[in-house]
Amino acid sequence: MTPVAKRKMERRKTFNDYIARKQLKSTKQRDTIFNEFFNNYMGKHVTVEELYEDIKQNHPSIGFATVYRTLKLFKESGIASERNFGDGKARYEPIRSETEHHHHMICTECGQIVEFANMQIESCLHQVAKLNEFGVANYKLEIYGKCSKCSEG
Amino acid sequence: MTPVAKRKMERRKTFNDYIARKQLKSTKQRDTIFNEFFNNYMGKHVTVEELYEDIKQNHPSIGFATVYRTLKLFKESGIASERNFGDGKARYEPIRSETEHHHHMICTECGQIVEFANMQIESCLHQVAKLNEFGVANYKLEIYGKCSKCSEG
DNA sequence: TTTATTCTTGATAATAAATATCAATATCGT
DNA sequence: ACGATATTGATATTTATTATCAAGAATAAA
Repeated sequence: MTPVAKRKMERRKTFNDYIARKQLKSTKQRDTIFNEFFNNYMGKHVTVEELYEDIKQNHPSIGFATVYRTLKLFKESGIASERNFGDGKARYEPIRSETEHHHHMICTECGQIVEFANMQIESCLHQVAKLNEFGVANYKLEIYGKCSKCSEG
Repeated sequence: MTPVAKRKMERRKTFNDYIARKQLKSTKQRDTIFNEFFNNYMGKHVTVEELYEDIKQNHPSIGFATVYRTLKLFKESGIASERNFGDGKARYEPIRSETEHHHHMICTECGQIVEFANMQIESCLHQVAKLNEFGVANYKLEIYGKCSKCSEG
């Protein structure tokens, strides 16, 4: 099994557990959205609109609201993270692992998004939180600026 | 002159310069909003609604849209920063100095916001950007979790 | 399997934040 | 003071997201 497939399976289990714990139901629509999301958007940052348009191609009966609700569910269950890069639209990203955190550099010219991770920042951050007796649930670091291409001109 | 007053004067100059450079006009409304904002909201994170309601007390003729537009102008001119803590409303904060950056810990229980700054994070961050040939214009770090009070229960 | 309960879905309406419109007014250079 | 241009306030519009609700689907119980 490829690492990607394994990752997907792990998320699936987490999601199923969440469904069971909260006494929700597993449905065909949720399956469809799960597959589309984890097959095609790993490492991407998709808006609800985009995912909906994409899914509509092969599953025209799935409704807009369902995609909204399901992505929210993904977030709540911890298998996706919600991002907001300042254009007013929420973006969703499949998470890679329960522990890995990464951050984003957003080019304000072309919209390109570069991901990065940095251990030192992580540890500083937890240190600061500890100092303030603050229980960290989540965090996000975003750098806005110009990417190398857009800086040239 | 107090440090706070000095700070306000510096921002005023930056704003005036911006106004001049962009061939905009200085108006009574902008003066009013500037004063209200820098007198009462240093270190705070005010929504447009809140600021509007506040200003309406003494200046009932100032319109809602003007407050919106003016805060946007403050942001563009670099004397205020816009924040978004996930409740769907933009928040504005007077900046303290052109160079100082600080970050936020947001308690998801009570909404309390704790500010912090960390040199080490700053330098890591710039290092990462440099490595990616990314020209940093701005950045934000937000930690979500439970503050000490809300963790007790 | 049938029934009962509860959750989910899809279509659409509603909400809420932010922006656009526009006639009247204020500002500023000449 | 005049003329060009920007701003204002009221309101309408846009846009993302959430709520509503009847019909349908999934699970548990009988």
